Amino acid sequence: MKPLFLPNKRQHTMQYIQDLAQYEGQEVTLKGWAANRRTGKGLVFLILRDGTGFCQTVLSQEVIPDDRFDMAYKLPLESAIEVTGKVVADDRQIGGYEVQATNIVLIHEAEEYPIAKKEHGVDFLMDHRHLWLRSRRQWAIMRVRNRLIYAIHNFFQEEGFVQMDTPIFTGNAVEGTSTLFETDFYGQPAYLSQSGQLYGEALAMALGKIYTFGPTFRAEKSKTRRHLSEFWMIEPEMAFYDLEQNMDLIERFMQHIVNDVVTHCHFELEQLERDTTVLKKINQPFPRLTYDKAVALLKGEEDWEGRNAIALLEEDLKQVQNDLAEKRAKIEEYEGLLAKGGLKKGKMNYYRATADKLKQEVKELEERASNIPQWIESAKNFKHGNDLGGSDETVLTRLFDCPVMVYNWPKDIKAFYMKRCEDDDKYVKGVDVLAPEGFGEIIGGAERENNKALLIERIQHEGLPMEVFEWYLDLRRFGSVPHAGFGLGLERMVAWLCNLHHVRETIPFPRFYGRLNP
RNA sequence: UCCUCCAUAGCUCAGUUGGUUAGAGCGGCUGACUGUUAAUCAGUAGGUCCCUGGUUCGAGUCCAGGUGGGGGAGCCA
Repeated sequence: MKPLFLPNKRQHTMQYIQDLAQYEGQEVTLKGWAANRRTGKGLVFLILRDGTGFCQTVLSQEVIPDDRFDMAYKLPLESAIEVTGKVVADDRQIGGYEVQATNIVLIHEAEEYPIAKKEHGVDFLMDHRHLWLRSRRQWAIMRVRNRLIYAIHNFFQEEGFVQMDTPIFTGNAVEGTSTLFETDFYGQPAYLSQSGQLYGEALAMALGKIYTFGPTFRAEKSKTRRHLSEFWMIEPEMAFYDLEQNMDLIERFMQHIVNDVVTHCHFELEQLERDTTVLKKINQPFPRLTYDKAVALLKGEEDWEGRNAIALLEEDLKQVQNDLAEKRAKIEEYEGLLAKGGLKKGKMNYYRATADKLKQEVKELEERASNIPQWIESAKNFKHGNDLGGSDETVLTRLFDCPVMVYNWPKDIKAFYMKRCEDDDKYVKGVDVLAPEGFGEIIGGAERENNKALLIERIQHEGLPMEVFEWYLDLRRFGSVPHAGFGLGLERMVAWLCNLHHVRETIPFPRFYGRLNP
């Protein structure tokens, strides 16, 4: 009988870095690129990367023929090579193994590589995004993103959700609030979708529980660390779910995907120097606050388990100021030593590097120190009825060490399709999920208005063109049922998991205001 | 659209109240070093100080306008 799968021919001649543990003490052949190179007399340390990981290979002049050793000695970074050698365990090495080479073959000698080993500015790196993705850090982020995507599909598939796609071209700019990208659709204006939600509702009425996973477009000229013009959104929609069931699902969903990434991306998160203690605290019931309660907490009028948001921030401010004083003193100390002179070059460089690093930290702390009083002011003066701003989210989430859900929002600041609360028609059954550590809103959801008359009223009140919603109103004409759903921003989730400063690092080729290439 | 900060070597940055020939580290190149971890050490090449105009005996430095970028508001995931 023929085997179901033919053995991969390459398996006999080539191995991958991620599998090195299986080959300890044996000879392997790795194909990849030279990520870094250090030389000593008669020795070359070559960090090889092959996509699955990074590994130090050691080439000794005693073993490698002279012409090949010279080639390795001068090998430009990012040249493609094939290295054969013995796998040896070594705790000091990345991945825990190194390969003691017996042979090296050049596949392609690279030109001078533009990305240096030391730091670069954001704009330079973004211009070289196609190459930047090769770096260790970006490699780790992309692996986390991949695992997260896998975990999301896994969760919904196991729960009996059907994955369905909604159109990217849409005929009308519906929700009315955010600006959309306009394109030409055979002579008609068309807009790139800002959300698949309304279509998701139609699909839920056909398939029961569905989720979409696709690109979404917003034409806002946002220049912040939380926004992209093109991003990926996951939007589940469930027939016969109310707000509470929606929140239950969100909680289980978040717990599943965070746990999955923490267990399967241990190495990647370590590479990113991500402290995972907060991520591990995900396995607790998320606090559920009504908007009113959230506002009271934000303004410091109420405490949460003995903690006061404003008081906590005032303590943070003191801490920041202490850190600042400490770091400034250290900088002075190092600069004093440098000014004295008479130091060895190595020591001088070390002091200078340390002082530079401290200066960077001081800059960040100074920003925090000037921000916190503003945040406190803005939180104290928050006006009931407004939407939570970025700083308000930071202040509020400071009270918790896991995601927090804020529900029952004032009608006027939320979208027309949200179901109004039975006991108070000034409120709607929306829910926002705020990530801890100041990462802000990562999920927005709601129970949908299933009463046709009330929905029509809201559409008219918002001044939206009724004819566009005729098909949508059909969902309330033919078997209208309670239903709910939410939208998760993939990039914001990755940013939180990896503790990244900016969402632009969470997607291979980000698109945002001022960035269309590469 | 608004507020705010920034632009000096290939990269990251320093450059004092305006004053002679523009500075460092990394990267490149030449060499040293047999276990390096952003290796280290010695030497060497490398500049339209973003653009335009202005003030001045003199502008990287001051002023005005522009361009590009960072952060934030609004909007939201």
